[in-house]
Amino acid sequence: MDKKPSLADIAKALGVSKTLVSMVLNGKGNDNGINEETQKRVWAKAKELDYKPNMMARSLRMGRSNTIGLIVADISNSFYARMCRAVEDAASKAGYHVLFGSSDENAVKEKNLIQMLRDRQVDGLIISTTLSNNDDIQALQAANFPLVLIDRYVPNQDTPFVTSDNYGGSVLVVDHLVSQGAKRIGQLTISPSHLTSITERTRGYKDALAKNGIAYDQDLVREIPYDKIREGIGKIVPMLINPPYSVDSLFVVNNNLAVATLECIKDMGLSIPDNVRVVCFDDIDLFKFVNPPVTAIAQPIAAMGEKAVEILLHKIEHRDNANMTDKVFLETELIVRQSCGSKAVR
Amino acid sequence: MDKKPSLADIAKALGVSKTLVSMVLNGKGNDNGINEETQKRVWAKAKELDYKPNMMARSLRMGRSNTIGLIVADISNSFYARMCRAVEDAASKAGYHVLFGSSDENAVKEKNLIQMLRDRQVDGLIISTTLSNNDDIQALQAANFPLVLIDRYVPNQDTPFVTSDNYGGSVLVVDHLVSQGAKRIGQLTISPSHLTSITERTRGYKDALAKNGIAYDQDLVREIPYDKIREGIGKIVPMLINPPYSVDSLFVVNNNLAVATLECIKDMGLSIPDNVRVVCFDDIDLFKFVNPPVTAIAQPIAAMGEKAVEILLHKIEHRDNANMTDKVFLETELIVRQSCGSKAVR
DNA sequence: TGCTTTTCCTAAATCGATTTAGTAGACTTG
DNA sequence: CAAGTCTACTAAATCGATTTAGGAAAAGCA
Repeated sequence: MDKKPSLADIAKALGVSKTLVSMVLNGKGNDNGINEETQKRVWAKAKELDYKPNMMARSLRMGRSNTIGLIVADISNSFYARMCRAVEDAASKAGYHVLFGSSDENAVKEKNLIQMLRDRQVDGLIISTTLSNNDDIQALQAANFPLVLIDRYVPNQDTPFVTSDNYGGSVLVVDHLVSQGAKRIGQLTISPSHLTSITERTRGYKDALAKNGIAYDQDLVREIPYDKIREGIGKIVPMLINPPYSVDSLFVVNNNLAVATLECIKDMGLSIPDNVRVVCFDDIDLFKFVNPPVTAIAQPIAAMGEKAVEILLHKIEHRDNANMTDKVFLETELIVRQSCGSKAVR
Repeated sequence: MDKKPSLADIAKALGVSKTLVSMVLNGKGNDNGINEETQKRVWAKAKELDYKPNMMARSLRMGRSNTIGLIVADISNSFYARMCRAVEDAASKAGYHVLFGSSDENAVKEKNLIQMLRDRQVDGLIISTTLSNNDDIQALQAANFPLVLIDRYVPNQDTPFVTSDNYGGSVLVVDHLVSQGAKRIGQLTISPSHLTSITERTRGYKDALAKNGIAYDQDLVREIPYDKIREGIGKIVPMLINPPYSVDSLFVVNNNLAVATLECIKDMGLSIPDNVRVVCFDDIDLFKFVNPPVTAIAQPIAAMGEKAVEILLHKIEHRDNANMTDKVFLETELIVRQSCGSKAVR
């Protein structure tokens, strides 16, 4: 691979200084009173040599890389994939690129990713934190490193974040379930369960139950480990559906869990919603075609990504965010299909 | 944000040279006969100051960034999201990070992404090329820039690639359809249609038709534009299903198209497979739960990602790939469910 | 003519690492 | 004891840009 031309090459070829070339190519030619004629020669030579600035050098000198880091649990999960796309689009509109990593909800992996991305001089970080490593987040904050949490936040800590209104969405779910005749509503949550995206869904579920005059029963809420979804669901779902628990509805808190739940119910030879109602927090295109179509909460994923980038770039570029709302909850929407017995089709 | 400590800071604090510190921290202390005692002091001080090397500086000096670029059509598409994850895992195992971009099958965007990623000094590129910009690919090749194509390749050009056996998979599809009684098989393809991932599926379809003694009918093959899937499908599917075309089966070449097709058939009030059989090239988890479960070709996505990274890293690190197979076709698998009338359940 | 402005441009420092070439001093050795 | 050999280290160049501080020549002005 031939070496790429540098500023110095252009300068030498033209018999001028690197300074001049740099100024011209950065559009500061006029500000610095460089002769129009000379400017043209520089541009021409740059084109001729197909000059492309070395971003490493530029970043080193300028102390910024125009790159942001994005850490999510798993990029292959549709929810994060869509989020990723939204972040990419918003970032690229502003001239930023994105370096990403999947943490698998593993605190150690997340810690390493944060470290590696910082080492690579990303200008800021958007993290869907697994949060066991609270101190790392705090350290970033303390160092005044541009950071925005997405999907989940750290309670009682002043870190900017953008999430769905998980609480409100959950209330929507329970209200709907009750309106369809549900009496015993089980909830399938996921560990790590300390994530606010989960705790708020649990809290919403609990409050909405009370609001609807249904007693909260700890036994009907079960937590499935993130890395053992299939096994976990295979054990828990039959247990909840059969006596003595006999739930008539299942509020499933995320899409991975929902897929496994559908599978399990199918294996049990039961039918939805006759034997058990199902709602999923987070909507997926294909839910429309499942038998029966799955009622779900649609999250404003694109908006989340955009907003997170907006806040982050503001922090990066102004090094402060005094007059900016940086704790954002976005509304969700209940998409009623038929898995709760409704006649609505969508 | 406080400035991060540099090599020079450690050196100064210890009263030694930067050279020494650099050597020690890179594990070359013993090779260069640095006193054990001194080495310990360096490590201690590095830990004390929480020193992290500046990758920009290192990359600038070393001429490599330990970053690879990944360009796909759309990271939010499950197929690419899964591919992305595979690439990430394989890369990170080797100490590389991934910068990515979505091209939306748009040649100009792809061109820009290639440019930007190269500017950022990625060490190599994995591209799911849209290929209208053949010359850019060729330019990379000519410059001996480490490059591996994924999912699709450029025919008659010596660029390394890793793809599914699209031809073989398509034969599997048609054979299965015929075995289920299909007589008139339509194919829904997508533009840009010059992508080998598509042309080979078309070729496989055609050849398999001949093999099964069915006449090829140009009219039964329709191309839907990438950016107008819903509208395109909405028009084409009814047209193909109704007379005079009256297809009894639809071979849909990708997952986005399949989702739209399912929707359209549902809207028409028809049932699968009674009114029309459907097979999709590329399998998705949820196809299991669709009504009826969708028969599909499963692609070895993880293996594709891994293999592509393996070839790329070999090129990057050895600057040659003389004795390496760098044109790889990976086997696909037909997952028989019920959308073609089979009784098999999976 | 002599002094001030403009106009147009440059040398050198800098960012933070790696690497090449070399050196001071202690220790061997014939 | 002079020469060679180790041991343990360092100065300075380098990667490729940006930026600071400044300078020579031409033009303007009195």
